[in-house]
Amino acid sequence: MPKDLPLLTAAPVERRDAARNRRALLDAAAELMGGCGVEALTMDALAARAGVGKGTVFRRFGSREGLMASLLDHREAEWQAGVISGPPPLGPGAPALERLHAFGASRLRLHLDQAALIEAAGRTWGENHAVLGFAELHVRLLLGELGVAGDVAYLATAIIAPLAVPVLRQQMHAGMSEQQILSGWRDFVDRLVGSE
Amino acid sequence: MPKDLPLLTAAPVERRDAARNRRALLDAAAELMGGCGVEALTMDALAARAGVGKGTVFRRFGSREGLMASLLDHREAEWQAGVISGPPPLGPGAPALERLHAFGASRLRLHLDQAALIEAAGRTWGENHAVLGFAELHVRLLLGELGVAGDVAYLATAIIAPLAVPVLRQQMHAGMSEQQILSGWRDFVDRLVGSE
DNA sequence: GGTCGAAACGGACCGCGGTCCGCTTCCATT
DNA sequence: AATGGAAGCGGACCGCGGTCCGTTTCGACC
Repeated sequence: MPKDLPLLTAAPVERRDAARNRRALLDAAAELMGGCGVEALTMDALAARAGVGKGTVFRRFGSREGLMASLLDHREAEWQAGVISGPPPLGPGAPALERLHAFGASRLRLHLDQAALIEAAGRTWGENHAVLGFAELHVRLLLGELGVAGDVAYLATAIIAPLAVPVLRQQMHAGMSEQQILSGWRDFVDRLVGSE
Repeated sequence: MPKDLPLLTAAPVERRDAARNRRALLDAAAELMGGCGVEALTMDALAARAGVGKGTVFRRFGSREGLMASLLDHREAEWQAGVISGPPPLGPGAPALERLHAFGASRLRLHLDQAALIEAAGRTWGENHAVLGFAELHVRLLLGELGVAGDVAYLATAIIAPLAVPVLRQQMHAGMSEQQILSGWRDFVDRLVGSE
């Protein structure tokens, strides 16, 4: 009998060399990005730095955008964990409106921090249901707790939309500070949920 | 004395061959795009089709994204004309709230029609102050007419944000129809301005 | 019409993202 | 330990966006 019953949920096991190369690639990516911006992260350079062939890089990540998405996944997972089980007010335990405010603040911060990476990831990032979908679901639930009536799904989308990177870049370009953006967003949300 | 006094507002005059090539390039672009999608619009193919060199294309438009932006400019100008001096309810003459609704409907339609082009234009499109800036200003003025208090500039941005192409694509992907999106947006806006 | 400077042209050239396919490495089984 | 086959690997190759610079064309002025 086999040692490991192949569970239905088990991901297809990764071969040793594959795992090693994955590690090497992510490390090399971090190094290259640390030196300069995302521009420095060339697929050829990455392959060379990690000591693997170019084909391996594309086998792993599918595309440059996919690689960027992988780099973003770590932070995103941390953030989601913070929402699900972290300390309030972002995590559970605070009143819904406070949690909503904390959501906006942390999401804004995340997007500003990772702006370059997010743009480099392009549609690979946003189209991942696990990303935008999670945030939208969270906001929907909070709106429900707040007793908001109407098309809650659309409202959730509309609440998240102005936190998108292109919008933020435009606002920063127009001279707004992170504080101004955040307070604008908070007023906007309050106005939306406060009209009961 | 010169026939044409060079007015201060006059753009630096375009040479004959330059104008001819510009025409040829825009026509060729339309032809190539008509056949297939935006993907078919290769800079090499465009140059060949228009019977000019590749360098000429880049001299004109700066980049592929710039070319896309140029293609969008025509429609955008028409739309802006419709807002400034077209028939109500989009143009002047209708109550502010109706104009706002009409704004959303026509803008939604425009974005859906031109989605592929807009995405291909990338940041060249959004960063043009004449585009997003105009729409935002318009919404700001309408909000002012409606007597909305608070950070009107931010609210204008937030009202426009969910009409961005990536958001729309996500919604269409989730099975929403144009009608559903529009009515969701209208409720959202009503809730925002109706809480006086 | 002739002349001259500037603007426009064109296509060879480069770097990068992405593909392809023959070769190597791993690991389950005997 | 031997072995079979599949998963993984690597780097030559391609197409496209973008640049560069010697050459051509325009048109203003004499």
